[in-house]
Amino acid sequence: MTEKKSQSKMTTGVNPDAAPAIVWFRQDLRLADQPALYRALEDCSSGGGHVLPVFIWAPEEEAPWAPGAASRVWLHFSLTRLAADIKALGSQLLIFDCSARGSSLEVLEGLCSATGAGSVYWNRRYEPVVIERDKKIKTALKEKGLTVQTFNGSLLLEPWELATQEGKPYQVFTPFWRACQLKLQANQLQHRPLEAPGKMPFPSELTQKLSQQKPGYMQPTTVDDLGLLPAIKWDTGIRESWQPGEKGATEQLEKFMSSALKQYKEGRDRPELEGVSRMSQHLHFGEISPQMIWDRVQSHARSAAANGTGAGAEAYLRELGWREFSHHLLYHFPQTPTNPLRQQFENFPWSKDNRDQEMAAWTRGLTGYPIVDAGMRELWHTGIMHNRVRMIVASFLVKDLLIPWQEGARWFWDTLVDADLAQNTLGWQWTAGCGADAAPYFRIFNPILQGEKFDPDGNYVRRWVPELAKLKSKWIHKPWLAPEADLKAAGIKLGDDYPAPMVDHSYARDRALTAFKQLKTG
DNA sequence: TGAAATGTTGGGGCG
DNA sequence: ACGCCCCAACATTTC
Repeated sequence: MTEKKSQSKMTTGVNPDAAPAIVWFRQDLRLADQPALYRALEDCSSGGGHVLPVFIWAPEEEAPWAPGAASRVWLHFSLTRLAADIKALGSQLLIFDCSARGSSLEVLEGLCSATGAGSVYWNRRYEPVVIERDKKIKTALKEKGLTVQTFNGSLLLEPWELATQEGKPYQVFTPFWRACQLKLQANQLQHRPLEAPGKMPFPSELTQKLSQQKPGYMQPTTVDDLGLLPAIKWDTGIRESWQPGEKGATEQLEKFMSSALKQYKEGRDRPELEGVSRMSQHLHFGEISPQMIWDRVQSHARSAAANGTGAGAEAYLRELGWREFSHHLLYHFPQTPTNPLRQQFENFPWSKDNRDQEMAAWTRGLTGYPIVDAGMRELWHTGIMHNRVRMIVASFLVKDLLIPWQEGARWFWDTLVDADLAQNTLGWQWTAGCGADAAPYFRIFNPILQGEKFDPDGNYVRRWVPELAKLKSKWIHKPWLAPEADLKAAGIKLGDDYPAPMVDHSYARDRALTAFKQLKTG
């Protein structure tokens, strides 16, 4: 332990002789409840040392699951926020660009030797490719005599902390969730969300020094220069309603708890309402920790228990459980982003004809089924799609069109701002019926009934498929059945202003049942 | 975190 | 008044 005399240096500023500690930010773009940051500050503050916060943009290292275009937009704004928040504490987020050349390892090594840093801290990630990369980096740094410490900053429990009686990974959600809750209750006494730092000293002379580093990718750059924003600007109106970053995440959670949480059980299935938490992007980038959400929702529900928020809170925390479950599965079954968990699905008879054409109709929101098209257009314009609608459009692609779930997963990956490998994989395998705790093969969503049930007035459809806006509610989910007079009154010529259904659902349903049955027996 | 087919029941119109 | 039928409403089964 370092002796107390250097404490005065901690309060006055940086001790230039003390070795700095590097905190490598990845998907933990926050300051509160940030274990790596907290421990790094704790470990070096008593010696008057300082922390160097670092972000490295190295998308190729995550291939084939490098962040998609939409995800990069969110990252841009989230990083901008983090950099500003760190600056407000008196420090500077050091950003490096390894997208063209260099690597995370080279940057970390170079930074250690340039600054005399003796330790590197980070919070773990769980994507298979990233795990492999991080292992190599950890080994290489240790071989150089550096200390590496890694932490859990993005899950309630580590994927290896839970196992069935047989010692195997869980493959069914309900028992997983039961075990998870039990364990969390047992942990509750020890855990406490970690405070955000009040200040972070930074040696000003370092900026100058690093800017002369060779090669170029060893020099810190700016968020803007990472080029994360697309050349063509997206729907800016929607972007205004986003608040990427830690503050936005916290505010959104509070807003959700005080409004929609109570009605969450019903409200979460209504895409035209603000019935969901909208925390997925914030969670993916680690702008808030699941532990903080867990604690806040539980204490909120307790304080408002008389108000009947309990049921909503329970249902919501269950969704946090699905997020945990998806990471548990991805960790234990690392091949699942591309391969079905259930082997027999390798031989599924997907359709072969017109696939490109049909895929294009789906992605553009021109299937002729309003609820599907509304969802796909919402996704394209905003990078977000309501969860209920995600299930509907996914079921349509996989079961009505018999297009492999992997193609849908890839589209979602590129277009969702909350694209997350674990959750995307779980969701698509669930829909296709080939994953853990998957939908039975005969569960086929009827896009008309789903629309009528969850968008009863058609407000969601009217918003995203404006050419149908004037159609009577009775026909809004099945315009091809509307009388000619109603279509005319709404200014719609079917097949011209809006497409006829690209496939008849009842025919498609029978076709899918046959295909899935064949798989079952064959 | 389905949908459709099939079965059952009970109210009400009507001969 | 009664039985018959229709059918909505709900329950069960099947895919």
